[in-house]
Amino acid sequence: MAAERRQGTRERILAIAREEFAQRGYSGTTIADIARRLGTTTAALYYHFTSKADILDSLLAEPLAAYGRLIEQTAAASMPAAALLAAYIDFTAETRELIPVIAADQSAMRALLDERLPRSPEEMTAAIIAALAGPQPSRAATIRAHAAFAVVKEATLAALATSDGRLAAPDRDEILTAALRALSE
Amino acid sequence: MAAERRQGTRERILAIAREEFAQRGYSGTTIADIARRLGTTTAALYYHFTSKADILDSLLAEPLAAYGRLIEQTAAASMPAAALLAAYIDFTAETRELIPVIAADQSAMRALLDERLPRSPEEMTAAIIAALAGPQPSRAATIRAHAAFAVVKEATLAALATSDGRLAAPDRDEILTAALRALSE
DNA sequence: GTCTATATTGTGATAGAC
DNA sequence: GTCTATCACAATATAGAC
Repeated sequence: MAAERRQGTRERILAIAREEFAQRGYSGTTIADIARRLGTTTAALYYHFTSKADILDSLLAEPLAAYGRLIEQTAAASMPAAALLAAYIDFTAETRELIPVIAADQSAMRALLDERLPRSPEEMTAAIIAALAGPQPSRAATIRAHAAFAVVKEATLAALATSDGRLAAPDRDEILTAALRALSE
Repeated sequence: MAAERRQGTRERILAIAREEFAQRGYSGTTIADIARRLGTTTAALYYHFTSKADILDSLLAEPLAAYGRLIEQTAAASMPAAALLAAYIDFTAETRELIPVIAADQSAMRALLDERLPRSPEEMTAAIIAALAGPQPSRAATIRAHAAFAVVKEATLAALATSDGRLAAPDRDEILTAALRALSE
């Protein structure tokens, strides 16, 4: 509480917004909700941010750019599947607090994703699947690629939900092993 | 088009709403959007449904009840993991058109889920994980259970996205095999 | 069953004082 | 930096004619 008050107001707004957006969704959260938890009025928010969308953008711009870089890197170098999956586990763990913001209100994110990602979310997922499935993949290999990607995304979040916020090394190994098993023929 | 016009107006509204909700999210879709695609006015919709929430409820009530029954069944009988995972693949395939409605605007679904599910979504997921992880599961076994569940959810949707709408038997086998591999020690 | 017109409310955003 | 006051608009919903 004391620590929270020592932060700049801007940072406190972002922290509150992150929690509210994750719980109620971006559309379901009002500026008034954030202002009330901050202990001020809606007008005060507009001194720190130009709009509600600006708050969302401030939260997600950097992580989305990082996600974009990760994809470019994946597409360029031909990474082994294990390295690629490990990279996604680590990325998910690092951005764990922001993933629920996107998941809670996917459709409201559309505009932001179009602006902040180098390619459409669908194309980016397709790039990952292609990298995991290998050249000239069979239909079965493509399905296994989807399976492995699903594992790194969801099992990582599940492991983090019952931990102190850091991903323990044994958990990371277990997730990676499970993903590689799902990918194997 | 001719076939669409032969349906009752109520059914046409539901079909349009399903598409719009899946694309723009429940919050992001207005009654006016639906009315425009229907070729009428918003007032006309209120002859067929009592509210916007009533449209959502009419779409999802039955599938959510079915999901609830599936969980009860899972918790009661001690199903083998393979049977349980297969049941979830089939359930996902059967309700494929409605899953995007929920996914697009998760937080807006909260009220409906509370009303239409026997337990909270979190508890229901926990029941599935418990059934997959077995009695007195290690942390690793719990992670593998999450991994297997992620596979049946996401790989099934991925397979359906590139098919005629039905889940082909070889695809179903491939998904089940990948899930069981992710679950295996 | 569908229309026009309108009531009502919620919410993002701004003006201007302090 | 924050306040009071208020605007503008969009969206759900209703009344009553046809």
